[in-house]
Amino acid sequence: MARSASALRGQILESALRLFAVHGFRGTSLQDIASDAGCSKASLLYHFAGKEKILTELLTPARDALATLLDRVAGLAGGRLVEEAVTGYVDLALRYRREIRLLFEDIAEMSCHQDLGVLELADGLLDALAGRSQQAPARVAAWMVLGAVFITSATDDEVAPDEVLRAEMIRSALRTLDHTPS
Amino acid sequence: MARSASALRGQILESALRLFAVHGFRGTSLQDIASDAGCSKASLLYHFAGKEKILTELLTPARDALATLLDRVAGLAGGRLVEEAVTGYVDLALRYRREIRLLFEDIAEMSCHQDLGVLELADGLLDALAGRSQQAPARVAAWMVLGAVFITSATDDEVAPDEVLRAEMIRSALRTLDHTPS
DNA sequence: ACCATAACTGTCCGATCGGTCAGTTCTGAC
DNA sequence: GTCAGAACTGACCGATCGGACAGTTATGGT
Repeated sequence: MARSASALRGQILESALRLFAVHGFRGTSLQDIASDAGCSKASLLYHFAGKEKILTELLTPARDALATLLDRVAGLAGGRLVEEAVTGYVDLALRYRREIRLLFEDIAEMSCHQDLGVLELADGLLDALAGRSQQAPARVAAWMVLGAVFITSATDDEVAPDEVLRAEMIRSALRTLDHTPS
Repeated sequence: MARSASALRGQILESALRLFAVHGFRGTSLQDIASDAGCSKASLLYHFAGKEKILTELLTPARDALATLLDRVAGLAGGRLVEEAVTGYVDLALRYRREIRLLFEDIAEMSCHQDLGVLELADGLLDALAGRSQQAPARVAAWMVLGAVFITSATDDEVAPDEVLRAEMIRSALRTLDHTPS
């Protein structure tokens, strides 16, 4: 049944990306990918030296795109630097959305499989951060604050002392939400 | 050696939280926790119905704190709502830093174990977003943009059409960075 | 037609892990 | 001291998973 090499390889990568994005990397077995791609598990390991290599190949384009972006802004400074970095990063993140999603699915599955709905709570927080607005700009900004605080909190403490970190996070978040102090 | 029930239970939770935060939930086995807590794996499962239950118990305080926060801001509106939601969320995130970190460690380990250094690239992006500044406010804001775009990109597409999402993400990010258009 | 090689597969293996269970040790009430 | 029950443990089990390997099938060049 031997298809041309590139065909099955591509199919495997496609299946892997989709399954990883749904069940996470650890939540997807080689057999899952093989079944989805319509080949045997052994065939997977003929094309890829191991499960990790599949992930590597999947993430490499995004990695390279990021490297390219950094090269492009290397010579810039000031306002231009920030603008280019931001737009470049946003475009890159949207382009490689599925790749990013696969990185998160593991933790999403973990948070949700809990007995207690964290999802509704997150929705509630989102509503509050958006000031109960249903408009897209407010919703997007609320999502961004949600993620920003979440990730920044997970950061190593070396970025700033706790008190500074707290104050700056609040100020940054309020700016993100376009909030004018009352 | 039977210590009092609460003592070992607490020790187990403490060990689990620390190990989860370092190696992730899936990256930590019951035996790892048991060894760290100084008891047998069977003893773990005497105190907790399963591995998931340990995680649940670890995350429950943070979940409850979030629920309390949402209750507190339920009656608010406008500027007060946003301010209270933001400060409350930031305080909560910092208080439960280790719990948040454990959710991330799985993906951190996944991204870094790659053959190719994503870490240096992230550092480079961070520098660019901070406008090459080493000041704490700029660094914190850069971290927040990094996380904000990352998470928002992983969001379901239902929040906004792609073009709107892109435009709002860029505008929000620039606000976060306190960037005045040139 | 032939054959070297790439493509592919069924089967087996070792390791790991979460969880069970029967049995042992400790503790506190009487 | 005794005894009931909580606390704890060693040994074992079934399932899963990533990977190895020998063998089979398809392909393309001559």
